[in-house]
Amino acid sequence: MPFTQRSEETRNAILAAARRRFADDGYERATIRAIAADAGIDPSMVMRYYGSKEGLFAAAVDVVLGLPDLRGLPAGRRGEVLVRHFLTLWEGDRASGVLTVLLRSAVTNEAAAERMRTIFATQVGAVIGPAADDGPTRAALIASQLLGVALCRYVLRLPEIAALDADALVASVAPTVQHYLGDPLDSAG
Amino acid sequence: MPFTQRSEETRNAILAAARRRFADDGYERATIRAIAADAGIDPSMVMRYYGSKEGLFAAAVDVVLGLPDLRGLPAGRRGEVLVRHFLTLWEGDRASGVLTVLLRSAVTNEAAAERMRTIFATQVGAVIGPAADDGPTRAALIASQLLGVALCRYVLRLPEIAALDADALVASVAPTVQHYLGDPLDSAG
DNA sequence: AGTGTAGGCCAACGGGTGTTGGCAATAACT
DNA sequence: AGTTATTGCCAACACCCGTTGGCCTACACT
Repeated sequence: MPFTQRSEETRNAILAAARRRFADDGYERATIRAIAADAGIDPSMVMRYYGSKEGLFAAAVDVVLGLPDLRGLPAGRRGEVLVRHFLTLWEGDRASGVLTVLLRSAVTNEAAAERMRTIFATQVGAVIGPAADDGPTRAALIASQLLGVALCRYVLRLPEIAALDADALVASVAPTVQHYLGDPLDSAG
Repeated sequence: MPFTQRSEETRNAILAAARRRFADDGYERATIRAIAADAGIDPSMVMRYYGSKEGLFAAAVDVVLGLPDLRGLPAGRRGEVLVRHFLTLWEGDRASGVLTVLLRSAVTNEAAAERMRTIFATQVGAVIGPAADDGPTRAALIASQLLGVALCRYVLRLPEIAALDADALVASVAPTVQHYLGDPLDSAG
């Protein structure tokens, strides 16, 4: 029952194929049969190692964002650092596809949505700073802008957003995040 | 073949049920059988009136945003007006569900994504103003923020965003849109 | 070298899907 | 009133899904 090292290669192949399929097709259209075919093994192997399609999904999106600690930075540059880190994360995600999996699936699958909520509640909320009582609201506003960028750039592929190079996108979006980080929330920034 | 008024009630019931199902479950999990059951008719009627599941979907999301003309407004208030209109649109959408349908499906369905792209290219792009050559980029940045809000508030239901009342949300997001509308794109607004 | 256990495949089950053709009833038109 | 065409339902087709159990194979351990 506790799987040995002998099958590790197979299990990793399943995970990699699952991430690609989930990312490309979303939870519902990604089939275990197709994932197994990509991994070059039998569909029943997926069941043996991950129990069910949901179990496979949970294993495929087991991830941490690894957000930077903003407290050491000059206040004026935190927005830029946060946006750049977020974009770098997504650019690097093209190989594994974990983040795309999460966002795509969270839209149709309630379990994935719950996972995304807790990720942002814990990780983003913690980085923003536990100080002010409107911290959670600020974190959520930042999430709305960053997720909106990810949605338009990596999922919907809106040409104008997808075509921008990372530097220009950081320069455009950083002031917004900077505003959500510190300015009074109803000011005309 | 050209359907008469006699079946109009049925066709409308199908459309209403389809919008709810597509909005709640997304394109893939929404089944014609369930939609037909909600509408109180036989699944084959859906095929007769809309040809296929894709045809039904196309009919269900046939919509225009009806965005306001910003040119007559004082420059400083355009962001607020745009955000408020967008939010009002989504709040009113709870009944029909067209916008939720579109966003939810665009994430997993390529045809829906294309439809969303053209909607924003034509309608939002036109409102922003055909003047500057970076107009499309500005429109796309606005789309990223507004779609991000819709995603977090109406689809993912991030508590901090979903709990805000409309006025507070407008006050928080309007400066961002205002910035994308007019300020130099790399300024720390 | 013999034995147990994990790896892997095959075949199948039960259920749900979009879609189709035919048949009864009912409304509309001449 | 008689004919026609539209409405609606029923039953079925063909396909694909997630999942299961049984059967060889080959490694690992004593």
